[in-house]
Amino acid sequence: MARQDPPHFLPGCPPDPARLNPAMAEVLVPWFRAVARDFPWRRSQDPYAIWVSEVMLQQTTTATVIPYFHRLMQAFPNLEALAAASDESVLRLWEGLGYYRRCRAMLAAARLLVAAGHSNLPDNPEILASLPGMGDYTRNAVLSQAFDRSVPIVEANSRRVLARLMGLNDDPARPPASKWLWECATALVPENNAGAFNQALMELGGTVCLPSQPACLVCPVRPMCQAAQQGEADRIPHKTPRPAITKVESVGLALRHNNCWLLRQCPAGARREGLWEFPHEQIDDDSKPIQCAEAFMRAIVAEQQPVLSAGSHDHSITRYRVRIHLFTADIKKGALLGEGRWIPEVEMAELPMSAPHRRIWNHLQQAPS
DNA sequence: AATGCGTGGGG
DNA sequence: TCCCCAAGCAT
Repeated sequence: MARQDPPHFLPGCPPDPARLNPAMAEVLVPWFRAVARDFPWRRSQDPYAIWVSEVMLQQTTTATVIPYFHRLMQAFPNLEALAAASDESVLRLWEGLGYYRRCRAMLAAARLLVAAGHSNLPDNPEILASLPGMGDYTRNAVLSQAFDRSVPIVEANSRRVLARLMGLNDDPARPPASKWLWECATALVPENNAGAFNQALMELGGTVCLPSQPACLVCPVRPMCQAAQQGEADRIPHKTPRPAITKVESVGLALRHNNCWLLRQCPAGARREGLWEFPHEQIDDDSKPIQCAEAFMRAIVAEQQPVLSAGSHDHSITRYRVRIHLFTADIKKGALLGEGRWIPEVEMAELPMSAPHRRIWNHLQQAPS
């Protein structure tokens, strides 16, 4: 049946990673030691620090992670400090990194470990695998980098590297190619220096074997690479077309009352759980934002209030492009009908907000109405 | 198995 | 302005 079909390869490319052993590791490990970029998490052997970096690096670029990593390690230098931290203090440090669920999972994992008597990440695959937010990649990254265990990793960089090396002619991010790549990485990971080897695959993908215009001329494993030898490096990996972007219109309200602003906290189980945002709601594309905003305001405060200013703020969430029509108003009187809390201005810097709403807040600070 | 989850930088 | 991409995980 179709979903169990083996992956496809370029002509003359046997799906046999054994042909690369042991040359791959013998070339890549010394190459990595020579050219590795100096990231802060690479200066540490602490399993906790390596774990924190791996969680932050999930779907996030190294340049973005660096300052966040420094700040979190300074505030919570070890597992026990993190486990003792409040949800909001950790989320506040995470603010702007996105994928906030991984932050909550990381904090939950720290608390579970400390409650079970651990003072650091354990050298134990089963315990690690049981933790929230700990998938195959992150678990093996910690095991190989922190504990020198010979286990493989597969992620965006190594998928691309292995796909080109092996002449894989399918989208490596989708099964069954993805499953095959795990088998491939398992066959290639060396008994010794697995951590360096795994990082070498990622370093190669991040600096040489780039998504477009790979620098094959300086690649240390070019002689082993099927895609390079066949001149196909720029057409591998195959990519599945992405879903179209959907445009969304919404109205948001920045309501001020006695130097307080009305904010809502995203509820448990919802997107951006725990983050604070200005009240907002989606509207129909063809409706008038000002009328929607006035109706929305009537649902929140008991009496209609004049709008002082209006502005537009755009952001994107995955496959959505969101435009928030923001209306600002001073609330003089009227009971609060809907959910929300009036937050004093001086406390807003400490609350975790989503990046778009933090930008709105910064904008309001610069141009007070 | 396919989707949802954020954000910022670069071409 | 748009599209692509990034050290994944959960459901």
